[in-house]
Amino acid sequence: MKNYLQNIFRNASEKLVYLKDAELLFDKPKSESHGDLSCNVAMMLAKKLKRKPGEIAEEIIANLEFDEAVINKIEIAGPGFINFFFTSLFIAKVIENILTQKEKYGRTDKYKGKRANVEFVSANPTGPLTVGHGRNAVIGDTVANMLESIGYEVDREYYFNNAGRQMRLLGDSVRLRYLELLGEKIDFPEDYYQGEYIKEIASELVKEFGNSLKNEEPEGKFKEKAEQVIFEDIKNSLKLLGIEFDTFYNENTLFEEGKIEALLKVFKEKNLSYKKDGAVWLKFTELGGEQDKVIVKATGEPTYRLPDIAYHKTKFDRKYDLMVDVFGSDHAATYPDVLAGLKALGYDTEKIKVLIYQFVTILENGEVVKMSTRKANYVTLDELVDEVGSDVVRYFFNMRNLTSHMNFDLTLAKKQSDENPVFYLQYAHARICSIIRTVSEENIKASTDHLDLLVKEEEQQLLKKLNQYEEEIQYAAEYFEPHRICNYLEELAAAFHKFYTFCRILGSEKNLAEARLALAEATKVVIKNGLSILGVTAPGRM
RNA sequence: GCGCCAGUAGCUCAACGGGAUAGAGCAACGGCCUUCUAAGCCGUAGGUUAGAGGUUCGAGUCCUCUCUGGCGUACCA
Repeated sequence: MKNYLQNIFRNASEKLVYLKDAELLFDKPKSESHGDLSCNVAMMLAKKLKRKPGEIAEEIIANLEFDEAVINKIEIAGPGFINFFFTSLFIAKVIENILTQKEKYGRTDKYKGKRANVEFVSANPTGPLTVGHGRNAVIGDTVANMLESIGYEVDREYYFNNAGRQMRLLGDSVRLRYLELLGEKIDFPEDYYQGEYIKEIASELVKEFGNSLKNEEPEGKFKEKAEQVIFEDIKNSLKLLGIEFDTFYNENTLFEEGKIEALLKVFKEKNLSYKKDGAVWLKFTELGGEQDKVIVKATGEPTYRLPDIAYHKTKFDRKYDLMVDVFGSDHAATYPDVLAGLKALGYDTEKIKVLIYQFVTILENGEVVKMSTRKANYVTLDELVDEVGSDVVRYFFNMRNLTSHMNFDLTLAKKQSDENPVFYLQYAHARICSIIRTVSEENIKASTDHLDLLVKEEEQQLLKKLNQYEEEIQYAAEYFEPHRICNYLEELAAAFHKFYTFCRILGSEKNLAEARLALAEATKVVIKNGLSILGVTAPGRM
């Protein structure tokens, strides 16, 4: 519909010069009585042209050449809106398109040939994934799906660090539990990893090595085993949500391949770093930052900034056109430094899109659960998926704007999972499948020969929703907003349920029944396509 | 103190680079199954969009200030 209007406006701009560089926006009005699409260009131009909006609108309409089989009516309303009403047949034609393209419907090749890297989860292997990581995982994977649907070739990447203080603590935590299992008296420090899984790892080591590790270093077998077991566990948790990564990037390779050293050298050559108090500082003040910051500590160890910059540099070197980072709001303060560093190296940081999502507040029995991996104070992602299933988890984390601080009431989620809107969508899909099964026995086949019969209110409402799908998907993908897909699908399902209630197939005249069945099948395709981007299944029965 | 994100119906949240009468779901109340799945549909009720100013034809949306909450503000990641 929008494309059609774009075209006729373009033709009109041959005669009306002021339309040439005017911004053309077609909005779907909230109220039905304002038409299918509405344009505010006359009001936008009023000031510039020093004329009344109504007058301009009239002139525009007079110069629009349109097909009466497509547009029913054009009118001026309110302060100067131009409202367009489309014919019911034109609106119904979308069915042909959907049924021809099937699972490809809604996908575009707009970004064909472009490569994207989506980095997400990136939790260090110090413990199981928690519900908090769930939001990150689901957002990242869904964004990746969305980008694929608009033509990107996407790599899903997990960045991790198996060195550093936290991992040392982890190794030593396992060591102490190991000694404990061998009957030694130990003093287990408060700031060590308290989780039960530490004991399990220790007990596996006892089984495997007996007491031969008594004098082993914390960072030897203990850390190694812990990392291996925990990573297994993390990958498994992600798999339960249908998430698989193409690449696990170990921070350590940056050191092994000399990328850290090389980067330090470049900063020095560019005179962007200096030594002070035994540490190396980067001149962030010269790069638009608030203050200079340490990139190598006096101990010789780099701070996270240096490897982060080096890591993102590899993404540029790996020739990605788009790099997406999914971070929780606790990391919000770090990425400007990374971007500034990259910019100083001459990279186009516009290609990096950092998605910051706000924290999930977990409530259990009405109380806030504070998550800490170290203190073993958490609800694991596995437990959650076990309780409510992958579909609910994925839908729940997708359904809200990234910027919203979500509340997740576990008690409610477990108890009232039936009331999750995901079931509303899945139910619509299952219903359609059921119709198709039943109706095929009556020898009714979907046909697009008489789409002109689909003129009832509920049919038209549903058709209009279907017409919006392509645009919604593209918009959601380009603006990295998964929740828009949820909103759209809920509206679509609502339109379908109404159609279902008021427009029967069985018992209708043959041509009408066939057209309605085609509409139902088209709806099924779109619901399924939408859910598949969200990573949610579309069951045939419920 | 400073920075980022937020504050919308009893609860959880929408509202597309400012648009017409701020919408859903849940919860509450009242209806609808002898025909394709009642995990559904129809109806009622629920609001000074935290508050105060400002910008303009027009503000939940943009600007300023205040209040409340989350997250930061490291030679931790």
